[in-house]
Amino acid sequence: MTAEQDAELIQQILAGDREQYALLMRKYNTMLYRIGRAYGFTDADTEDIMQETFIQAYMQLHRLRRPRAFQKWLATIMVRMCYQAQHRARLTTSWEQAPASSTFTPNMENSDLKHWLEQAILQLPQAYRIVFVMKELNGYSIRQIAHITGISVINVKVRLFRARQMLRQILTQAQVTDELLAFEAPRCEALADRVMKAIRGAYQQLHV
DNA sequence: CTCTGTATCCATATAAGTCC
DNA sequence: GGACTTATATGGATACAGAG
Repeated sequence: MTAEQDAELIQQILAGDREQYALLMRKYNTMLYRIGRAYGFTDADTEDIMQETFIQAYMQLHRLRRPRAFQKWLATIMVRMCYQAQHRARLTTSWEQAPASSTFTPNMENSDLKHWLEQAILQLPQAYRIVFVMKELNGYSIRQIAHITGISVINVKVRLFRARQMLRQILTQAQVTDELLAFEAPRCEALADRVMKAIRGAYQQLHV
């Protein structure tokens, strides 16, 4: 789905076809999930923040001036939500306390490899993890990351470079894949359902 | 000393303009 | 239209400075 298609969907949603929003949510669930996890939130907390983000985005959708930039806009909201959540509670998560990585075994089963790679990424300091996940897993440009996170372009570059340096020793065998830190399909559906329910509820309250 | 951010240089990719 | 050149954007890497 391209930015152009996002814009079309947004147009339909604003024209009253609210259900199209579920398509956008399914598309960007994993992207938001990765951001939430990169900020050090637990799996469950990340899901809560994603839900808030999707609802917030829906409510503000009519104010989005450039619908083609929906993805970046959504990520910006997610990052803002993460900051707010961090301020609300200084969370200490299991990730931050993740034990040192086990040694790499090339013939490891796929699921083990995935788990191991995730743990390797999660062991990066948060500042580095965020830019790394946004760049390598979510595919943002350095400029976009700078804009979304509010740090300088130069700083993004250096954090990326250092993050890669830290991971280089252990990430020689595997390519980063779409599966890494993915938001699994059943949960994606469940979250989409909850958000749509919330949106329908809010809509009904406004129009009775 | 370590960590973090900035400045700078270099390489590569892409877009735009010009010429045949 | 295709080939070539130039300008600009982007990303990678390194050196250096300041804070703690």
